[in-house]
Amino acid sequence: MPELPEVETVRKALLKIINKAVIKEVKIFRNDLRWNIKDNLRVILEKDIFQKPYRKGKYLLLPTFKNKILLIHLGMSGQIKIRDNKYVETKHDHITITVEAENSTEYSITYNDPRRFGYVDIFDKREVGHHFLLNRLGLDALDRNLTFGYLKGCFENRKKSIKNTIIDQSIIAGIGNIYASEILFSAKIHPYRSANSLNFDEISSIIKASKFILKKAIRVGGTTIQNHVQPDGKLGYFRQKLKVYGRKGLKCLNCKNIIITSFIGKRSTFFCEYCQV
DNA sequence: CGGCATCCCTGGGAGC
DNA sequence: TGCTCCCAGGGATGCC
Repeated sequence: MPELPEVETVRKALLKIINKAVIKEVKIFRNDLRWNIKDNLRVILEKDIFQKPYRKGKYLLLPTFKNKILLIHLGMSGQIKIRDNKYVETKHDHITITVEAENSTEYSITYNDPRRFGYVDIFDKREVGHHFLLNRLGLDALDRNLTFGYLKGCFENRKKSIKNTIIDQSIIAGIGNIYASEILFSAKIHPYRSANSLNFDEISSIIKASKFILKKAIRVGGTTIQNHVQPDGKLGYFRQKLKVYGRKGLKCLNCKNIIITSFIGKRSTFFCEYCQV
């Protein structure tokens, strides 16, 4: 499932080709994603030129010279495919953008999403802070301003579980269900603990574990559970490095007790009830 | 405002 | 082999 490292993998792949790339053609095969894609997306984008892509949490933002931003969210099953211009569309491809890169090579960039939980939108750069999907986002998990002071403030008065708190995008943007289990396991914090019960050391270890795990996952191209594929078609290799997610019934890598799973707010959570306290 | 349930969607695996 | 059922989960929305 695309969380911060998977989206970052896509951003880095796009960065190699789309900066200063001319948008030659935009094809929309179906527009009923999570919300309907705007009718004028094709007209707005064609003949414009991409700039450097960036990311906020799980959102990918592709700015252009004409002061627009193409926003992409991969939902749960979304994928970006970067291929040469002879690419032939397959099932669940919803949009293909053909660009001419700075080196005159043509590429096709395709958004594929079987479950259509994702979204693609276009808007003016100046609206970026007001966009309905971006205006409530908290700090990005890799933002250097994500400090003890920031999280302490967010956790105050928050009685709900720390697991549900760190996947709340209005507090920390980028962490999803898989990395939440991994981060709490690494920080040795029980997922059911209420957010406001954490002390200085515990909050600090969550920050440290988040940055460490997310960066490590980015380095190997993200996690492939079901269908995360990097834009070049390669799988992400972080799955082999997961220490707790998906390890129900297996021995804890720290204390050899058995990893258990339960549902916290409808999401499966993996943890060790002995070394996570 | 916090917290919780509900809904959107399709593929894949389990069970019969 | 084929059917049905359940689960995976990001995040807006609406209700209390």
